[in-house]
Amino acid sequence: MTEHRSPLQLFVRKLEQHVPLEETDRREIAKLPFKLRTLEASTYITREGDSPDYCAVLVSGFAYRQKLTGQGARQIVSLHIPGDALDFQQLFLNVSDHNLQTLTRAEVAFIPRESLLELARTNPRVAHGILVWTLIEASIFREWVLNVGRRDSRTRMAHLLCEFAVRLEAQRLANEHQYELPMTQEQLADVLGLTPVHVNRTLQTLAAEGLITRRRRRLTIPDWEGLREVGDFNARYLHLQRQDGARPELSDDLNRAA
Amino acid sequence: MTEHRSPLQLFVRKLEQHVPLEETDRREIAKLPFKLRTLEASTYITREGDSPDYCAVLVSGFAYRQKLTGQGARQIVSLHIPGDALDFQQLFLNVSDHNLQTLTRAEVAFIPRESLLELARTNPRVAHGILVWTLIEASIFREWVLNVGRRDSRTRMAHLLCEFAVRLEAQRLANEHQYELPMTQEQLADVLGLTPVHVNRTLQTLAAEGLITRRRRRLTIPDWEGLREVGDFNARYLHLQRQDGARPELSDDLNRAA
DNA sequence: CGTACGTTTGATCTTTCTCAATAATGGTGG
DNA sequence: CCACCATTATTGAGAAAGATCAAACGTACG
Repeated sequence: MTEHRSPLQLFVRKLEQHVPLEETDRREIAKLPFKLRTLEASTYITREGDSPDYCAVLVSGFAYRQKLTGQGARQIVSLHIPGDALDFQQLFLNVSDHNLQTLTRAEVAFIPRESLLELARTNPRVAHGILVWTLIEASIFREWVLNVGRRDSRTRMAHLLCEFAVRLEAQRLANEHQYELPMTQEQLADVLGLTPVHVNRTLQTLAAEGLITRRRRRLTIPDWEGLREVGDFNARYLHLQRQDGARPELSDDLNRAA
Repeated sequence: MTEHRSPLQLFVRKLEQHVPLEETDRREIAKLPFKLRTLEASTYITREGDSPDYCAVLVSGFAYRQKLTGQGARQIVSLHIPGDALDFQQLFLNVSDHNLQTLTRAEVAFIPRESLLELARTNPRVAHGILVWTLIEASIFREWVLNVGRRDSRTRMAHLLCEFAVRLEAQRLANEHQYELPMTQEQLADVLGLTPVHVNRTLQTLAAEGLITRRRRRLTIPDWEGLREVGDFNARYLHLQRQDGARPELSDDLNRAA
């Protein structure tokens, strides 16, 4: 069980959640060279315009991707939890189109670009995993466009809190709908396209409605069904069921129900 | 030059814009079986929850992806022009997370899922092309999150008009910053997360500033530089330069400048 | 030539932003 | 352990962007 102590363990687990891997695949991934670094909160990992030569995998802590408008407004376009690959993008595109930054102090495994590319070239299941992962990320972006474009602040916030809970729980990093929200209200505002002031008021509203409880950054969701409803949240877009090579044509209605 | 008459010609051209293909690749793609259908405007190609067995490629006309909130508000999450593959998503994910709909009357080539999967399995350059395509789409989604989350209506609209112009011109479907905008103001509103009324007023503002000219749906951009500026538009996120296997380390600054 | 759909306009309302001040909180050096 | 500082959270009041509602106007098309 050596690889269970590997910093890439969570990464493998997440990959496996999406596509079936074999023991040899796990071993090959575990054998990838990498450098483990501990980064302080708010450290840039990649900047827009960079062409880094590594693929970063988040081992512990949190990170986000962020873009700035010409006027300096910031939008956080994705949030990342331990086990997430942060840089598949840079494996195949020449120039980064966004900034990648740690949210909290974080451990990041930097895998040399060429090593991972080589593995993807020789191991079709790993390549498949990367593609599926990318497709799921794209699906999350679509939901965020919807969230920011068409939901009011209360719904938008509730939706985000639900998404974060489900993603953490899928990675077994939280349970009982309770977790540490690793960001300031200003960062929350940049995720949701709101102002910090309004985020504060929106959180108070949700708390007053009994949908969430806050103590410092600790968030509890005493009424999951209620928050889910208010947040118009349906986890389908997270594609949490494993994407097997052969799709379960026979259980289509099962999928539909989920 | 038989394949130049193939309905998939634009598709191949776009794929080639992103990754290098060889003559054999082009031939293999041209040999893919498909059914060509002409669909009326507003026809659903795929619905959320579906698991279709084909991959749709847009041959002519326009299409979009759309999601609905529980309250019935609609958000268009992407726009598609001739040559775009609409369904790489469904090749690898079990269940669709959004609706795919024609915008105008359109010709769509339906390629059987298994045929394309098989080609991707046996031809690494095609597989690579699919991955790069998916990554670029993800980049566009990120820009849309920024656009909807952090730009005001005027900027947002100008940005969209610029993006559409550049994408059409990259596919040689328009030039001289002039094109037919294939959608109603209500649909534009659903793209931008605004109301139709406000879209109308925003278009009038841009026209009054001399940044665009409208005659019916025909859009002309007499002051490209001005519109680009107002729209805070930088085409980097479209990743239009070809993504060659080996990245041009030596011309990094060229890329930076672009 | 009438009907349906899309566009335009005006008036009013609401959500969210802005600005500004105050209050917690956490970390740091003494 | 305490005082101080920087950051973050909270509150209030007023402003603004964009939404809503409702009507009128165009245009295409059968």
